[in-house]
Amino acid sequence: MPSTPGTPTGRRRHRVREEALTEILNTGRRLLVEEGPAAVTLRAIAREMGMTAPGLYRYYAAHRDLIQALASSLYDELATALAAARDRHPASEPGRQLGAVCRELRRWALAHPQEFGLLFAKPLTDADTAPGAAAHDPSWRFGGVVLDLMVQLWHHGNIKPPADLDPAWTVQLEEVREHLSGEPVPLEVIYVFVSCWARLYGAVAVEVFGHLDFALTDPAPLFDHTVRDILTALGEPRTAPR
Amino acid sequence: MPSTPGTPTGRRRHRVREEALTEILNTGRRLLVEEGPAAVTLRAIAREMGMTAPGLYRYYAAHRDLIQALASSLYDELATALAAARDRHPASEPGRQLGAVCRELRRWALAHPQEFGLLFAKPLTDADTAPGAAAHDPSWRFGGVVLDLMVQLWHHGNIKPPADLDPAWTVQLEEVREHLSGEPVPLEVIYVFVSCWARLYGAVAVEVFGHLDFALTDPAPLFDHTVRDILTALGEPRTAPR
DNA sequence: AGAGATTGCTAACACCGTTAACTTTCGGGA
DNA sequence: TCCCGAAAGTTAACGGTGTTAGCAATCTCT
Repeated sequence: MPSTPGTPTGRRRHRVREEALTEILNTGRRLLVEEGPAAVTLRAIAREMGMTAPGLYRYYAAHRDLIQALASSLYDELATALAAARDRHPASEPGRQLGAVCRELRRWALAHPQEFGLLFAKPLTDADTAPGAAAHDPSWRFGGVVLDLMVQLWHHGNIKPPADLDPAWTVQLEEVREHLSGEPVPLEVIYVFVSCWARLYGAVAVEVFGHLDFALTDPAPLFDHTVRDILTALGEPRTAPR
Repeated sequence: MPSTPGTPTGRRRHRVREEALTEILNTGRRLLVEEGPAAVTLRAIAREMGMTAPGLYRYYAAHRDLIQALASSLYDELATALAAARDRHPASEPGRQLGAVCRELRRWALAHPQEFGLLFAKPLTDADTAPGAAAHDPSWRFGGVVLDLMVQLWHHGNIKPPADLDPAWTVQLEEVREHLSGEPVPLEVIYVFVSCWARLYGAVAVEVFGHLDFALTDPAPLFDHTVRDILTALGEPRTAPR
C-alpha cells in the first residue's frame, strides 16, 4: 500500500493512468465550482466517474492528497494564465507586463472564486504542511511569474528602496533571492518586491471574498489604483492602465 | 419546530438557556482552535458538553446556524478588542487611535488564526447569504470601529481625495455614508476610507493565511509600513508607530 | 503461458447532519 | 396546591462521508 499508489511499468498503462488522474481532478473541480468545496468528496467524484470511492485510493492515498493535487493544478493553471497575460506585451516594457499580470490575477480570481478560495484559504485549514521551507513549490510557480517580472522592472526602472531595513530579515530575503534565477538583487529591493506582492495578493483576496460588497458593486477602479501604486513603488513612471 | 427554537417565558429558564447557548459557542470555538474548522461538529460539541447531538437542535436549527452564531460572536469579540485598543489613546488623537486599532486587528488575527479564517473565508464558502444588503450586520460591528475612526481623522486631518471618482460609485458610497452616524462626509473621502480599509484587511489576511511565509519570518515591520501608508493617505502627518 | 503488478470491486467501520417520536423536567395559572 | 403545557433532552434511524481489508479481474512483461 504505497503512499503514492502504483507506478505502472508499461507505456499504455502509464497513459491511461494519467488520463484517470486528470479526469479525477477535472471532476473534483467541477464539483467545487458547481456545489462548493464541501461537495468535493471522494464518493461524489467516484459516482460522477462511474466507479466506487475505494477505487480512487489507487490514485490518491487520502482525500487530503486529492485536494492538494487539485490545488496544485490550479496553481499551475493560474501561473499559465499570468504568463500568457505577460506575453501579450513586449518584454521591453516590463511595467506594462506587470500591470497586465496584476489585472489577469484579479480577473482569474473573480472568474473562479471557488478555486481562488481553495488556494488562498487552504494553508490555514490544513495546518499540517508546515515542517520546513520546501513545501511551497506549487504556490511559487504562481508567485514566481510576478516576482520575475519585478526583477525585470528593477533592471529597467529605478526603485527607491527604504533605507531602514530590519536586519533580522536578511536571512529570509537571501533565501528568496536564491529563487530569483541567481540575480544579484539587493535585499532592500526584494523587500519592496515582497511588500508589493503582499499588497497585490491582499487586494485580490479582499475583493474575491466579498469584503468590499458593503460599499462597492464594481471595485475595478479601486484595483486599478492599487496597481498604479504598486507600479509606482517599483519605479515605473509610466502608469499604463490599459 | 420553530426555526429559532424555543423562547422561554420564565426568568430562570431564560437564564439557563443563555448559559447553554454560550457554552455551546465556547465549546465550538475550543474545537475550532484545537482541531480546526472541520472538527466543529454538532456531535463533537454535544459530546464535549455531555449530551447528544439532537439536543443541540433545541438551540440552533441547523449546523450552519451554529457556525454563523459563532462567527457573529467572534465579530463582536474582535470589535470589542478594537474599541479597547482605540480607547487606550485619547480621542483628541484619532491618528494614534487608528494606528493602534490597525495593529490590534493584526495582533488579534495572528493570535486567533482559526477564528480569523472563519470570519474572512466564510462568505465565499456559504454563497447563500447574499439576498439583499442587510445581512452584513455582524461584520459591520467590526468594520464600523475602523470607519468611525476614519471619520474622526477626516475631521482633524486633511485628506486629499483623488479628483477622478467614478460616478458609478456614488450610489453605493451614499449607502455607506448613511451608516456613518449621519456625518456629511464627501463621497471622495469615503472612497479613500474604503481604499484604506481594503488595504488594511488584505494585509492582515495575506499574513494570517501564511502567504508571506516564503519570505518573512516576522512581517511586523512590513505591516507597520502599511499602517504608516494608510495613515498618510488619511491625511495624518504624524506617523506614530508606537 | 504464466507470474506479478495494477485496477477496481464489495463489505464493513466509525463518524457526520438531520429527523421523528418519546420521556422527563420545570414554570405559571386555576 | 395541583396540573398542564412548554421546554429540554433522549433513543432510533436514515443517508452521507473517509477509510480499510480482502477479493476478483485485467493487463504487462518475461
